Amino acid sequence: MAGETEPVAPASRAPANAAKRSKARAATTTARGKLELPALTVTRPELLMRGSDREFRQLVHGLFSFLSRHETIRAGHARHIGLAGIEYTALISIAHLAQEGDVSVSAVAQHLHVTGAFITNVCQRLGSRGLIDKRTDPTDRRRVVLTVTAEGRHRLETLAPSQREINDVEFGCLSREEFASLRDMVQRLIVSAEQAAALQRYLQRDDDNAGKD
Amino acid sequence: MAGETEPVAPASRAPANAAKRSKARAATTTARGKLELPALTVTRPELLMRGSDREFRQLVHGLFSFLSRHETIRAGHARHIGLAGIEYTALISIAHLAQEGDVSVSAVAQHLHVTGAFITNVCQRLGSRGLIDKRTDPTDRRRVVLTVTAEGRHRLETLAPSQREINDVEFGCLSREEFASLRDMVQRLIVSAEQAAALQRYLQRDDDNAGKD
DNA sequence: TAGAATTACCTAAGTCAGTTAGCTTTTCAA
DNA sequence: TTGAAAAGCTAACTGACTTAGGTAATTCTA
Repeated sequence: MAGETEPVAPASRAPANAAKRSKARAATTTARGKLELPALTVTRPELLMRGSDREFRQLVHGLFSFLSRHETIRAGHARHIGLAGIEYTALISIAHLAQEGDVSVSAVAQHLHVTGAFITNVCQRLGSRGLIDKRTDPTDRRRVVLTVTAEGRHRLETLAPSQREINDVEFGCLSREEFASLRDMVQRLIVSAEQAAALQRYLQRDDDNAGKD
Repeated sequence: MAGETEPVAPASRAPANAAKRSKARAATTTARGKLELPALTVTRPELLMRGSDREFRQLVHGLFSFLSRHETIRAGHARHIGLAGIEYTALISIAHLAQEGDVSVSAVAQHLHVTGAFITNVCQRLGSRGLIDKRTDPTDRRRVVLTVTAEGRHRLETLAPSQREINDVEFGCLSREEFASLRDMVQRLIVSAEQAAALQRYLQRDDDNAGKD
């Protein structure tokens, strides 16, 4: 993260204080002499500050930065018990889903938002290492019931102490109230992201049709 | 997302209300007759509710869910202007970084937390499509200065209207106050995740040394 | 001021996470 | 009872990266 402290663009998005910028600015001035600022990426007034979407973009980018760091940590947890990132994620997902009933390949796939084919593959790797067992569900012989073996549980237990220590640091900056508020926001964001994706599919269908004319 | 409504495990993590669970439970009972609940993944009291880390795991998983949906949307934006996800991200990053001075390959790499080699590759694709220009920095001839071409800007402008509409929906559930609070939390989480990653490296170095004995 | 170290970028090869397409078996519903 | 749908598997593929190693330019240091 570059320590971004330069002044924010004015609401008019005019070239006003361009001369005040600390570094030499690349030639992004058009023939009309107007500074070419990228278009706004959002319009809701709640998400704009002084007419700029800078803070909004910072948030979106920040979410990515955090998640990329989190991914790194997760890969470290996985490596600690000799697994690839997704193998560890699948294993712990099976362990947790098992608390709510029999776990099928498709249940894990839905939980992690990936295709069943991919989970089939990951489960084969986990199975061949003896970390999970697969048996046909007697009540529906299409299904498979996934269970974590003693060895699988042992690996997760081996990991738990350092995982706790690291999680405590990673989320150590949150107060109880912030934790509650963040959970709430994230749950709502999932819903609105789903709606946004639906809108996108709708808009792109229009594009496709236009292309056919 | 399975609508998870089952009761939370008691603080003691004892088998207390196992019989009340709605579905048949897989055999995760040990020889000692004790229910094998997965170990806690966090210990800070701020992050535990009634002794359970359920809400914490829900938060972490929710962050992933949201980001995976966001990624899908981003890929849709990219496709809309004929680019792969990362190409679009790199292009818009260059456009935004250009507001603060000359943009180099390594600056983009740092910004996106990927290797320079990878950005070199992406920039070649963007360059061959005429969306960015690359020229040697006259003040440091090792460096390359990346600029978005008129065609590149045009593509981003083409995208902007639907992007705004979709972003407005995706983040439509946030009030101004929540937006501010979320930004603040995310910025702090990035710092604490960095610390957690450092702790992990430290702990794993111990592991490695132990392995050598 | 001549190496030595460092920085910026590039190339090539490979890994990992995931998808799509198409198949078999089983179940369910008309 | 038959046809559609669901569950899982296989194989081939793609996209997003990394690692390793190279060259050229710059900066540091004795």
